[in-house]
Amino acid sequence: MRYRYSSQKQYIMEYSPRDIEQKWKSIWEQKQTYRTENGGSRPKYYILDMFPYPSGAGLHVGHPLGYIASDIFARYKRLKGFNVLHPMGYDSFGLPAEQYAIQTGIHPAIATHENIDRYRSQLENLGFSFDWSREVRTSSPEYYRWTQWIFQQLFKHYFDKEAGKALPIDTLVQRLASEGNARIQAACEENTPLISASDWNAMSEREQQLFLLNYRLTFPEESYVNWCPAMGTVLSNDEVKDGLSERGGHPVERKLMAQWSMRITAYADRLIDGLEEIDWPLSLKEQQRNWIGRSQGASVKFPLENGDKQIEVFTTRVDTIYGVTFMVLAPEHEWVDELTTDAHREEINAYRTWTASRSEVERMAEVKKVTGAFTGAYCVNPFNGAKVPIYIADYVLAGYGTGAVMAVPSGDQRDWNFATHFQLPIIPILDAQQDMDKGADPTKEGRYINSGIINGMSYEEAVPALIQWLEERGLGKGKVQYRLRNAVFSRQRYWGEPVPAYWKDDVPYLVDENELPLVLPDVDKYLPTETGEPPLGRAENWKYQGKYEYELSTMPGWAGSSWYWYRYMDPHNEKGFVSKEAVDYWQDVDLYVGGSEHAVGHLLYSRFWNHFLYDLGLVPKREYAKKLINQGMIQGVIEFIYLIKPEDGDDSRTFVSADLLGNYPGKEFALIPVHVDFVKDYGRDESHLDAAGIEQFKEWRPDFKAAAFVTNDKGQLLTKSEVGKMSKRYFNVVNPDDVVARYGADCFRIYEMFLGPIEQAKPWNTNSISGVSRFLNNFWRLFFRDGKWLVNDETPTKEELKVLHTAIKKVSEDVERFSFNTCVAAFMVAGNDLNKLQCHKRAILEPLLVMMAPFAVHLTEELWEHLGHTGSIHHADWPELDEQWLVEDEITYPISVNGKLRLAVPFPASAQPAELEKAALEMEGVQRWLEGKPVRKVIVVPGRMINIVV
RNA sequence: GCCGAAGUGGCGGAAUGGUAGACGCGCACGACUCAAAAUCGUGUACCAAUGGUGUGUGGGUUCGAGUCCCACCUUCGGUACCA
Repeated sequence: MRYRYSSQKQYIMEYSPRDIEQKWKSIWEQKQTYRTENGGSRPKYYILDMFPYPSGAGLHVGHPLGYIASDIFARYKRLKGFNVLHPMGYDSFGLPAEQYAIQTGIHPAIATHENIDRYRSQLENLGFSFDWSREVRTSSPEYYRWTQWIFQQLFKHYFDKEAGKALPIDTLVQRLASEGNARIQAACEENTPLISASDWNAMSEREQQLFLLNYRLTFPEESYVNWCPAMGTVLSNDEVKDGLSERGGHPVERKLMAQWSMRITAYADRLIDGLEEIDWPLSLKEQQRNWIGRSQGASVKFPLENGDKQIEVFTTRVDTIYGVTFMVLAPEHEWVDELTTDAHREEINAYRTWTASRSEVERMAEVKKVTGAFTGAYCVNPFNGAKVPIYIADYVLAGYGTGAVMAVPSGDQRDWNFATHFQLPIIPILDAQQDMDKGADPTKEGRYINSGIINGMSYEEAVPALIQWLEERGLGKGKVQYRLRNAVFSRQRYWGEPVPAYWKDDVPYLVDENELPLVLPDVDKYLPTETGEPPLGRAENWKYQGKYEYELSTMPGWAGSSWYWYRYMDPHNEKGFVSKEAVDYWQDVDLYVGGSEHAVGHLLYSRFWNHFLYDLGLVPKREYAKKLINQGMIQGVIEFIYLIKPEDGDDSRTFVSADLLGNYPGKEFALIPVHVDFVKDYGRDESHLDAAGIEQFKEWRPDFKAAAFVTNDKGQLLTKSEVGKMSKRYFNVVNPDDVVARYGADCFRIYEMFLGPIEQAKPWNTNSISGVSRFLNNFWRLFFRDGKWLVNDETPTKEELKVLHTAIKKVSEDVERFSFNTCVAAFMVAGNDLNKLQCHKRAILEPLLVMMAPFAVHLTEELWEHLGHTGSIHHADWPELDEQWLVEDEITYPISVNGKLRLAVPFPASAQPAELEKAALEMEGVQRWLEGKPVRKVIVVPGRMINIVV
């Protein structure tokens, strides 16, 4: 490489990404080029990336996709004159560091610190414009102090339904003391007893505290949790997939444990309604709506035939109540024992034992199978006094509604299946119902029959009539039911935020606010204690004020990520989680970029916390992120080769090319993953190991050194290719550092954008990266050729200006709609055109350079310096579009006959439709197609096309 | 099953209802070279080829449909006995 030294500046004359990128990385750091201030006259713009968990594996090429997109947009907004906040940090509490600690004894803080350093250097390698002075780490005490503080606020508040928001628990205490809770409408536990003021006042301090737990927004309770014995921890519903843990795939069982819980259900309605306000992907909003699962219906009480108890059910189809022919309880329903008659006790107990023994996975697999048992008991339909037999069956879930359903076989397929199986009657209730013998008909059309007080009515008339009837008699009411459960907030783990509470007389109290953070204590081992308590139980002398037991569970992964965007606004504040000035200035996130896999986890919990903080007047917006875009996953290609499964005692190993498996009938094959680097044309049907690849494989897996390889007639061992996760175990992880070392960071950034639309998932390959690399080299050569500076100050031609302004228009529009792949194409077009025109004019190249600055961040900065600028190109102004250069003198009109394109003819741009029509009809090329038929109609769209109809 | 998204060359992908396949890869040919690589240039949807056919399939709306409407098929993502 050649340098020219002058006034201590280093000029680089040839496109050498490594030198250019090194140079500017250090200059930007030195000059704090990306430092952001709170305030100023420019409008604010906040661009947030979902922060990563710093895993030991480091970044792979999939991670930066969203970061590159957001960085481009951040830089674009800066050039457009915005004060942009674009920070990065780490979600640094989590299980992998703890597993590592269990294995090695190394404190998770140390391993986490190392991982963060690695992430940081990988991120810096990619030229991001993060303001690193604002970095946050959820595992640092300065940060989790405020996570704990927010937790305490949740404990100190309850949700008042009349006010529609969270209010201090003191307000509730005052009302309880003066009027009891009969008129208090608040989000609370289902079974909260009704008490009078005197009841309350007669309670002891301890009883009052226990009573208040029914209302607090976070509270400990005995509840069934997803317990994962292999991991020794509790998982939330969204961390469990098909009865297995999402991480690691370990079995999960239901277990009753004392757990902290978050009353997110209090915000269910607001979380649904808030979706209207935000510009998030439709599918993501839909997922949140489904997860919350709001259903409008009614609760109805069915009195028991014997005794004065009533079974309460929830139904969304109260209009079908005259079609009820039986009742089904969940096998776990608490009344089952009591209801069961002696004649049926054996059968019921057998059924319950059987259902309890079945794993979640088995249950899911056998959904179609009808099972159940009759209790021998009956209840009474309140509307017509009909005797209704009570069954138990595992298609009714204990966790939803009341754990009991009124079964209407004529309208509900599951009930129909059950009724058919147990030969129970099926009563049609609408005259529009059909084919009752083949299945249920859930229609709401028609008029009711066999239906007492609603006979002859329509659906719309029947529902209010029935609800009124129920309410008048105290037998039911209109009700809204949610699928959403309160969120379990405890983890029996070490590496998380300690819950800032202690226990006195089995009642939880908060650690004094001034004593926060409650720092994670050291322990000798990161395992549960001998008595089964969480690891924190091992901490020596760890007691509040030396005498009270601290809460020993820690917070879940989503705690720290539920408010972090505020910390970036004011990262070093010691008086609050964010100052009022900072949050008043930055307000909310304008653009949030991250993966759609967080749709019902992080993105729902964080909205919940934000609504709560809003209620307390601590933040200005109900919804914290105006717009959200999902970046698609970059997947890996997984390559396998086929190994014949050896017989017992057979030591030979034979691999067979995928196209030759048919030659081995009756043999079974094992799929052995191969390092993708050995595979030619990986990710395709023709992917294979050639002779060299087979050698590489043998060297890599010495245990197969003696194996035989049966190749096809081309000498290839064809592989099986799959698209899947990038993961160590598939040997397909591509580290961005390697790509950067070969092509440079600018090329890597542009290539990832060029792969396709940002939200689309795609497998990683480097097939066309050479095209991007070539483009950057060609672009450089518009400025330098063979070390010679070519840029001149000549006046540009009209044609050159048209090239420039076409690019300005296209890129400006496409960046705004996050279509970065077409921006890259537009740059390539401009580069190619200018190359053909041999244009090296400053007036053209300089604006183009500015537009490319968000993409090729280093290269453009270097050329900007060569152009004589002293400031950074990243503080320049986005070029203005001047439409006059886009006006054409001549327009080529496609001429169609009957919609079929026949020819394309240039006309002056000023030609009027009538002239065009006349000229077109006279053309020989057109006449040929008219074949003398009469012209019915001519459509002329000025500037677009001409269509002749005959 | 339900909800959502998407189906376009050999491949990644472009196209406010108006010339389908921009841009890139790959491929072919050519230049440079003793040769190869790299680089540069030209071409590249398909076919029985003055023409015809083409955006998952079948219909429809329109002068005109990849784009809008209806039905279906396939793929991907989410969810799953939610009463």
